[in-house]
Amino acid sequence: MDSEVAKSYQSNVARRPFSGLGCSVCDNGTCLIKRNYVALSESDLPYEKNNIRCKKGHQFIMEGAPVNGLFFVLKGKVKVFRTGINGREQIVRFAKEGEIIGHRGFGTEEYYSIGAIALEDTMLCYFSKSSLQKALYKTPEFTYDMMLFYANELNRSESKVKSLSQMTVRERVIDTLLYINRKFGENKGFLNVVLSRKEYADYAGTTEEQVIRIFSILKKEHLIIAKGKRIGINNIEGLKKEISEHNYFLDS
Amino acid sequence: MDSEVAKSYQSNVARRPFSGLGCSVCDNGTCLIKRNYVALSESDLPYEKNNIRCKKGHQFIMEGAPVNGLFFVLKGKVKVFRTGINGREQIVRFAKEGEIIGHRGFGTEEYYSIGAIALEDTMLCYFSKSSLQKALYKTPEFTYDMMLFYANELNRSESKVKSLSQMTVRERVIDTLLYINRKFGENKGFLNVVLSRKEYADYAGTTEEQVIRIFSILKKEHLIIAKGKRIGINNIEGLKKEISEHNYFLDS
DNA sequence: GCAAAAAACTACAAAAACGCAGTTTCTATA
DNA sequence: TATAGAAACTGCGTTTTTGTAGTTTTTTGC
Repeated sequence: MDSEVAKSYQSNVARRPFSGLGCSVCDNGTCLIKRNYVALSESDLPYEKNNIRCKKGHQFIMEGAPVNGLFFVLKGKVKVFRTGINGREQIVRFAKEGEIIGHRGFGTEEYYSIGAIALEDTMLCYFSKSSLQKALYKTPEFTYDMMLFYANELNRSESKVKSLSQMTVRERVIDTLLYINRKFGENKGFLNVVLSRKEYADYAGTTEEQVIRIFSILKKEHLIIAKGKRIGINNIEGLKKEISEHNYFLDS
Repeated sequence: MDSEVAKSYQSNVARRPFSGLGCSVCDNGTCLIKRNYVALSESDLPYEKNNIRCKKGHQFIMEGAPVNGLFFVLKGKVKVFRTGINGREQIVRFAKEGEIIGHRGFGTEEYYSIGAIALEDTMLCYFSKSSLQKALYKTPEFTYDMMLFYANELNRSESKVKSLSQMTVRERVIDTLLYINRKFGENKGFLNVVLSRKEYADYAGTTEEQVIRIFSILKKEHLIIAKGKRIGINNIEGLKKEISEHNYFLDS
């Protein structure tokens, strides 16, 4: 790197308070990678990209498949999971538009350690590993942002380790409801995503019956409401209060 | 970056099968950061470094303290933890010589989310955040390695999420024993580190009594031996077999 | 709007994990 | 090596979590 570039890089890095990594849809329908909500120019990022349409319920990343790239979510919602014993799913995270999927396979892993399924009709943008790597060495700031992004994901994940091992099932279910609320927001009093009780359980690390039981109790306590699969949060402060001592898992 | 450098960077990145990040002690007693077990030259890494001696039991990173750098372990053993409700500790990982500590605070976090305590007399090398950042923009390959390092840590952590939510306590204790064995190795039939039952519990996400009970059972089953605080693994295949279905948490 | 399928729910029994309190063993240090 | 303090251990009752099996409600596709 010549000193000119180095200097501008240095000042950029020093100034930057937050590493937003995301994407959005261009006018022409293709994907634009953004750092800190500022798009990388095409010349900075000579990527070969590929838009992919996914029907609800379609699994577009298989656990154990060779890693050959990563995805940005242009539109829709996705769950990311690992399969454990007896085929039991552990949902690692949910993703919505603007977010990255498959970066877990972008380290030294040769095979995806996670699977990903579309929760509704979803539009993805796919980047091959090689084109991403080109972008990374062409734009060191991008590598730096990726590094920070991973660092934050690591913090998130380790918070979750603590939650799982120290919270009761009721607290984990509440934690999950608040996470879903932060992630997907509300619409007319209901969470902006429809999940099965089993999916709540798979994220909270418990069983479907347990989630059903706890939802029943939370309904009686007027903390939430439920109309079939649609869940609404009635008293968010009440929920937050219960897990405040755990300085709970923050991820939006 | 000029094209000369870009080219060499590209080929380096493409060739590299594994991103080893670590350190070792120089002849003059100072620390040398290594990527892939090859030392970065002093000119690549104009760091201001500081060797620190830590007595057994001393906490050298406090949760909530402002992040101003990171540590490499030159000699000794360390536990990294988060404190939860009622002061209950969750041990996030253990570290031995050559490993990084405090990188969790190197993302966008302003304050350490973890604490670190020396398990025995330990020698650390401290790098200020600013000197590390200089190295990062001076050597993009170093940033890339840091990125890969974080990516692998993330995989590790998410494996642990699955383990905690799907394994029984007995399986988690066995998993912990195998992890300690991989991490610190054996000496004359005993694990090469002395941990209290509570520390095993804090890593496994359970209680001290539970670890004691399970150790007792494992002793009766001749899977382990225990002489006071020193634990030896008697039948590693037997232990591995029990958790093989979980494709357990790998980290050495 | 109807019927079949899927998901949600409930009660009860069983299993797993936990916490307490008292005892024994080990370890560090004078 | 004697001794005080810490850690390890044990048994037992309690709580939490899970699993089963049958019922009701909701969703989905025609």
